[in-house]
Amino acid sequence: MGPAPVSLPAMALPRQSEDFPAWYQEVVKQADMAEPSLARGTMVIKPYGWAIWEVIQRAIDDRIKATGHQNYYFPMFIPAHLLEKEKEHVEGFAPEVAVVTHAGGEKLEEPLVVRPTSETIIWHTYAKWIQSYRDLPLLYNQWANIVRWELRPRLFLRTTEFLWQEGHTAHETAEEAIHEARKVLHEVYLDAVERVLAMPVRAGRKSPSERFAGAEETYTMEALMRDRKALQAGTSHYLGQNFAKAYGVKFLGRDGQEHFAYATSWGVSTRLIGGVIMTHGDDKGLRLPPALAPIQVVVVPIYRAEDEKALVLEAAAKIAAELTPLRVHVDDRAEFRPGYKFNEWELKGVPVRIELGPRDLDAGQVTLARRDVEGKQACPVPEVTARITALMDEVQDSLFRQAVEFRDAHTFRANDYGELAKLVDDPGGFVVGGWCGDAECEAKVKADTKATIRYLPLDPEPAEGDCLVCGRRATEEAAWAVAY
RNA sequence: CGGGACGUGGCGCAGUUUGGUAGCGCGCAGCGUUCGGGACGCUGAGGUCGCGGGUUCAAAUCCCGCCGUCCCGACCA
Repeated sequence: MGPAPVSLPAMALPRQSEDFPAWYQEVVKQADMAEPSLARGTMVIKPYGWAIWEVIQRAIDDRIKATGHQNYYFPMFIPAHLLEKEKEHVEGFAPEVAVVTHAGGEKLEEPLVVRPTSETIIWHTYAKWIQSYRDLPLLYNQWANIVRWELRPRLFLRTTEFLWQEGHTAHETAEEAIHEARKVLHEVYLDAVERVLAMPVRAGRKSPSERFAGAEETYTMEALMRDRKALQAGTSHYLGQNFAKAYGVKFLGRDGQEHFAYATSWGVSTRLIGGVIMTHGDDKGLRLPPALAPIQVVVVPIYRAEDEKALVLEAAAKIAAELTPLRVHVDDRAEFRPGYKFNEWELKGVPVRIELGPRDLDAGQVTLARRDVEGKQACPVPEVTARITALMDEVQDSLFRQAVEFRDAHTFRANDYGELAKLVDDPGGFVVGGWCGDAECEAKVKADTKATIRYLPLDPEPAEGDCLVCGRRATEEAAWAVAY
């Protein structure tokens, strides 16, 4: 639970450095983003959390469309037998699948699986949609909820039901599909996450053991949280012909021959919200980058007597109006004093605060406070719009830079196994070093240290050193970390 | 799903050892004074003590069973 001093109001947060999980839970709760719901592992996303998700959705969706994809929607129930056609896929997902066995007051003839992901039903359907190379590529995406039974849920990071988008594309050639998977990783995910969420990520490939069940190659973007644990922020898969073969998706090619289609799938989820919290948050609570913040600027009016109140509120309304189209909120609640409001908006991560009181009015200025750095500054009223507009970019850049510096300061090179084991634990972070490609070496690291390979180079270069684990020739460099 | 801890007004807790009137802080409602970094006073509302069974004149308290939450492990976006 952390210290939670009795003398302070209930809002006081545990310190990040003392109890990071408790800090995270309290931020989610006190910033009013989400709360656990009745069924184990499920959550209610509250309006403030949902507003953040809407901005994320917009950022991702715009880029999905800009890269030539269309949205559609598939049902959440999948006949159980469909799931079983792709062997690795079903084995990978079996432990976390929820199955509906009864409905309409009777036992179902065939159980229905609640989708843990939609490859099966989608590729079953694609078999009907694809006849010729002229039907390709298929570039589609859906926004959906999915269910993966979770034994140890955490709000946003790991819940039994979660929201995401899943893209499912079909292609004529392997090269084209691989290109698609990489393109989405960079032009949709990496771009949105770094530019909007200000969350720095490293793009790479997953090792075979960390691959999506049924994929030939899984591309990932990995972020580093402030407790020095890695977070898989999004994945994009090259599925080869595995699903086409399992579901009979054949087309007549340019050569007059039948071919199986090549597939990709890719997704990001509400987990990104957890990533934002743990990338930027500090001991005062959330810190949101302006591009993501539902409220970009909050105006806190300060007044004593009624006549003062009228003047201040009028000035506040005028400033707010001039800041359009920025997302501005004037906090004119009478039941709280200014100091309380400062703390509350800092907890909720609003990037810029304008304080406006009698002293400011007299001086023809407002007082500005940025969430990304300490301190306040005065700003003459005529310059407010220009200054705030500039601050949106400044705070956005500043939060991204702080996160990059933290990440880079916690990325290490290990020269031997002892260093690897030491560094992933203390201080923690990404630890890079040679790997021979053997799953046994990977498993040994996990057993010894809890760290897993988070990413491998997108385009491996000829290895120079030896495998950190077994000493044999390394085939490529791996980045290890303890992960969420 | 295994090991451990814990379930008492909305939140955080005391009370359980030794059975007997449910209590504190925060929050909430009304009124008043306040208002530049988490205000204060007065008044008030709110609890089948996780659920079910048992022991007893009497159970938050003792016994049995179940459910849930959190932490640690195996699985995961």
